[in-house]
Amino acid sequence: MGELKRTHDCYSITEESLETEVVLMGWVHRRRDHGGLIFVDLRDRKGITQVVFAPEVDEKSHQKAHSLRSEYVIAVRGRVRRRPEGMENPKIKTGMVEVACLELRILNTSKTPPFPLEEEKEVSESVRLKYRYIDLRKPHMVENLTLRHSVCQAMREFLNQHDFLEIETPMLTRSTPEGARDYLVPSRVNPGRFYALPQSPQLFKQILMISGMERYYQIVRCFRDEDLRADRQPEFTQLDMELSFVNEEGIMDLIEGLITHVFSRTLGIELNTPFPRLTYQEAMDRFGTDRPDTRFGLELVDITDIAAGCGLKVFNTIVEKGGVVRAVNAKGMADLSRKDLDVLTEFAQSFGAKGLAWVKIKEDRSWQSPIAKFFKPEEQEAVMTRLSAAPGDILFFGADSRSTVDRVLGELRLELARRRNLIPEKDFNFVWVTHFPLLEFDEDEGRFKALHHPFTAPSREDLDLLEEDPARVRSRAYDLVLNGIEIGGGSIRIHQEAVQKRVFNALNIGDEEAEEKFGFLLEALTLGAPPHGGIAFGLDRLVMLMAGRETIRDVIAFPKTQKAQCLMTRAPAHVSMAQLAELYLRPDWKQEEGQT
RNA sequence: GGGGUCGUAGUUCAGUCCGGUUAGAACGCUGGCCUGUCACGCCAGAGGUCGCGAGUUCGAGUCUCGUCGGCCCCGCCA
Repeated sequence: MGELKRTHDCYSITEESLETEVVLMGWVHRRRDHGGLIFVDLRDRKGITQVVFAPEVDEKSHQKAHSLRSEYVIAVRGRVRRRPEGMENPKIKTGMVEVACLELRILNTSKTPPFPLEEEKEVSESVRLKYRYIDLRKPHMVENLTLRHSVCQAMREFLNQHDFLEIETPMLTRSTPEGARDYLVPSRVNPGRFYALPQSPQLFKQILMISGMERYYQIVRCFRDEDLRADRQPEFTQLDMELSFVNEEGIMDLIEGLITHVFSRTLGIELNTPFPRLTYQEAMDRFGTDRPDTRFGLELVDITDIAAGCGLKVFNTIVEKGGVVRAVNAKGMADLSRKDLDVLTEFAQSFGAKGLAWVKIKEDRSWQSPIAKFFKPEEQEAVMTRLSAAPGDILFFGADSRSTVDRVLGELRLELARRRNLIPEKDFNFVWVTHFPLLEFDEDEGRFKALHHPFTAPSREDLDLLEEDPARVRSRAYDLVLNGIEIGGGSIRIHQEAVQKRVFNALNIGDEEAEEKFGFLLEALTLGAPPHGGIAFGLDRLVMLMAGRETIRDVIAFPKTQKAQCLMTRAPAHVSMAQLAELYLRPDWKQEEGQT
C-alpha cells in the first residue's frame, strides 16, 4: 500500500467530497473497459463507488487498469467529481459522483472467482460453502452479518441499561441425561472421562442466580448433536438470560422492551406491545401447533360432536376410540382442482393423515363432496354454521388422534396460506404461548419427559397433581413465537429443593441418579436460592426472520451442511492414532483412508 | 433410522421419459476493437471424467443396481 492511506469507504463518497482527493481500497466488482476509457465498480464492505480511468487524467493508471480483473484487490487515489449530466446511476448511493483515478496500485491479483458475486445469480450452496470467503463478499451476505452484529449490539445496549451482567459460562461441562445428544470431548488428564459441550448454559445461569448475580445474560454458543434442518445447526447462538425476583409478567414485559428496542434500533420498525398471549391450549385448539403463525386466519374448529353422530363410519370409529374430528374452512378456495386436492391429500399424508376429506360449498349451500351423503341436512348445516362456511368455501376435515389431527391440519393451514399468498411477508407477528404442560408422556420410553426441561417450575395451583395426574400439570413456561417460528423459550424455575425432587420423581429420575447428576443444584437450592426465571432466544432464527431469509445458514458466517460438515475446512476430519491413544480412545471402526 | 429431490463447461441450466452423428445455451473466461459505461457494446476463441463404480447393450449423459454428495421434510431436536 506504500504511503497510501485509506480515507473513505465506497459508501461514503458523496457530493460533499466533490473535488477532494480520496484514497479508496477494495475489490474490483466489475470492469467496463471501453478501450480509451475504463470504468471499475470498486467494492468494499460498505458499498460500491465507480472509478474512472482516463488517459487525460492519468496515463499510467489508465494503462495499468487494462489488466484489472474481477476481485483484484486495489488501492485508488483519485479526485471525486460529479458525473456528467445524464450519466448518474440512481441505483447506488454514490451514483451521483465518481472517482477519477490519479494513481492505481494493485495490492493483489485474483484468479477468476468460482462463481459470480451477483445477488440474482443462484449458486448451489455447496459451492458457496466451499468458498465461503467469496460468498461472504456478496453485499447481501455482508448485510446479513451486519444486521446480526447490530442485533447483538442492541441487545447488549438494552440489557446493560437494565442492570444485567454479561457473564461467561464453561464450554467444557458435563453431559446431562435429559434432552438432545451431547457433543463429547475426551479428557486427556482424566482417562475414560468426557466433557460435554453445553446444549445451553441452563444450570450455570440458575447457579448464578443462587450466587446473587440477580441479572445475567450471555450471547452464547450452544451445541446439539441432532439432525440438521433449515433452521437447525449443530452449533447455534443463543441470547441467554436469567433474572431473580421476577414472575412471568415481569419477564415478558422486559422481553417485549428488549425486542422492541432491537427492532427499532436495527430495522427502524416500531412494534406494538404488549404482544398477544395465547395459552398452549388455545394455540393447539385454534392452530394445531404450539408455535402458531398468526399472520393469517384459517383457524381450526372442532366438530367431533357432530361427526360422532353422522353416517360416516370412519369418523364414528375414530371418535369412539377417543380420537377427534376437526376442520379448517379454506375461505373462497372451492376452485381448487381435483389435482390440487390430490396433491394436498398427499401433503396431509406426509404428516401422518390417513386421508383428507373435503367439502366444497356450492351456491345453494349444498355440499359437493365424496362424503356429502353421510351427513344429514341438519348436520351439514351444523358444520357450516360452526365453520362460518359460505358458498365458494372448501372445508377440510382431519379425523384421527388429537395429536395427528393437530399436526396435519396445522400444516395444511400453512400450506393453504402459502398457496394463496395469504401471508403478509413484511409483517412481524409476535405471540407469547404460555401455560405449557409440564410433562409429556414418552410412548417409547414409557415414562414422562419434561416438555421444556426438568428445572421448569410447575404452576402453583397444579402442584399437587404432580403425583396423582402428572399429565395435567401445567408449567410456568412461556415461548415467544414470531411468524410461526419459535424464537425464544423460557420459564420460571424451581427454586425449592423439595419441588425439584418431586419433579425428578415424576420424571422417573431416582434420588440416587438425581444426586449423582444434579447433586450440586439440589444442594445449591438449599443454600439461599432466590426465586428466579429466564429465557433464551435463538439468535440465528431471529436474525434470519429479520433479514427475510429462509435458512439460518444465511445469517451464520460459517455454517455446516446437513451432514454437519464444514465444506471449507472439511471438518470433521480423521485424527492420528497417536492423538487417539493420548486420549485413551481405541477405535473399532475399520481403518479408513486418511486415518494414520 | 425413513421419505422426497437434485448432481451435465467456472456458474446457472437444457438434453435423460422414448439409448444412436462431433453433448448444447446463457452468463462468465481469453484475445482484439471501442472515451460515458454501470447486466456496456461488437468480433473471434477456448472450455466437458455428463458426481463415482459396476451392469445391460453393437452402442449409455440417457436404462438397471450400488455408492458419494447438496438441499427439503418425517423421526429426533429437555
